[in-house]
Amino acid sequence: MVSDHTHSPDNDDFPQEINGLRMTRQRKEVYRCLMEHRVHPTAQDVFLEVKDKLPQISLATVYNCLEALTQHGIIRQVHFDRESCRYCPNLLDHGHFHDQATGKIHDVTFKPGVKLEDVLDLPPGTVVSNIELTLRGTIAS
Amino acid sequence: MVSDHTHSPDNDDFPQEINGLRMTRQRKEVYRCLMEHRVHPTAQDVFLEVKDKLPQISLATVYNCLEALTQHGIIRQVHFDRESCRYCPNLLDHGHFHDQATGKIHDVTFKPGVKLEDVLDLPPGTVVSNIELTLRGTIAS
DNA sequence: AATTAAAATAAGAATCATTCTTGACTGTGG
DNA sequence: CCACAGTCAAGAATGATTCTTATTTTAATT
Ligand SMILES: [Mn+2]
Ligand SMILES: [Mn+2]
Ligand SMILES: [Zn+2]
Ligand SMILES: [Zn+2]
Repeated sequence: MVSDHTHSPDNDDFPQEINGLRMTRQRKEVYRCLMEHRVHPTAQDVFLEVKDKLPQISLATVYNCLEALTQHGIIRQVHFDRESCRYCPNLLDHGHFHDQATGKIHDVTFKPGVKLEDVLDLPPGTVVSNIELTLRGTIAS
Repeated sequence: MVSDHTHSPDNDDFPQEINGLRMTRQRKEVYRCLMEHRVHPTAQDVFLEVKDKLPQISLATVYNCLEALTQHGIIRQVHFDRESCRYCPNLLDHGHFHDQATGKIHDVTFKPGVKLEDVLDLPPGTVVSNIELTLRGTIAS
C-alpha cells in the first residue's frame, strides 16, 4: 500500500473520522460503496466492488471494515434468514422488504407518527432497544 | 430402532399424520419438545432434550425433522441475527421479543385489528407473503 | 528526518451451524 | 416372502464468518 505524502486522491472531501472511527482508505471505500449504491450488499458484494479501487484489499479486511463501521453506528447489519449478512447505511428507523420477483431489497418506513407500542401487545415495562422488521413478497405492476 | 407391533407407548393420542406429513416417532418427539416447552429452542437444544426419549437419535435427524415440520407448515423458524435458528410451534401471526436480561424469547402479538398496511409505507401493489419481526430489549420489573 | 507505539491490514487457517451424501432400516401392500 | 417408498444415522462437505499472526501504516515524538 504505497502512500502519498502530499495529497492523495483519497483525501477528497471525505471526513478523516466519523463517530470517533478513523476513516482509513479501506473504510472510506467500503462506506462509499454502501452509500452510492444502497442495494444492501453482502460483504462479498462489497469486496468485489471495492477491489476496483483497492486491488489488494482482502475479504477479511472488508469484514473488518464493516464490523468497525457497524460498531460505531455508521452502518447497520440487515439479516434475511440465515443468508449472508447485508449492510445498510440508512440509520433512520426502517424495515426491509425483499421483492422475491426481482431479488431487490427496499427500505420500508413506518407511516408518520406510528409507534410500535401503539401496535404491539408488549408486556408492561418493556423497553425495546432494537427492532428488526423483515418482509418478503412481490410488487404487482 | 426397535418397534412394537402391538401397542407402542408412542402411539398415544398423537395423530399419525399432520398436514400430510407422516409423524414418525422422531418427528413426534421433536414436535412434542417444541409444544411442551415453547422456549424457541435451537436444533441442538431439541437434540439434547429428545435424546432422553430416543437415545440413538442424531443431530442430523433432528435437523431433518425440524426441516420436514417447517416445510409442512407445522412449525416455524425464528431468526436472531446469525445465531442458530430457533423453532416455534405458534402458527399465529406474531413477532419475537428477546429479553437481553434473561435471555428468554417471548412471543409478541399485534394489538387486535392492526394491519401492516395501516402502519407501513409500502409501495402500491405490494403483496406481503411473510413477515418477521424481532425485538430486543429488557423488561423493567 | 528518524524513532516508536498503537492501530489497521492481508493472508490464510480455524470454526461451527447447517446441508449433503450414502447406505441401512422400516412398514405397507402385493 | 418380496419390492417399494419413505426415513433415518453417521459422517463428510459446505460456506459465511472469525481468528491468528506477521506486516504495514499511521500519528505522535524526538
Ligand atoms: Mn465494480
Ligand atoms: Mn432433558
Ligand atoms: Zn436499509
Ligand atoms: Zn414464537
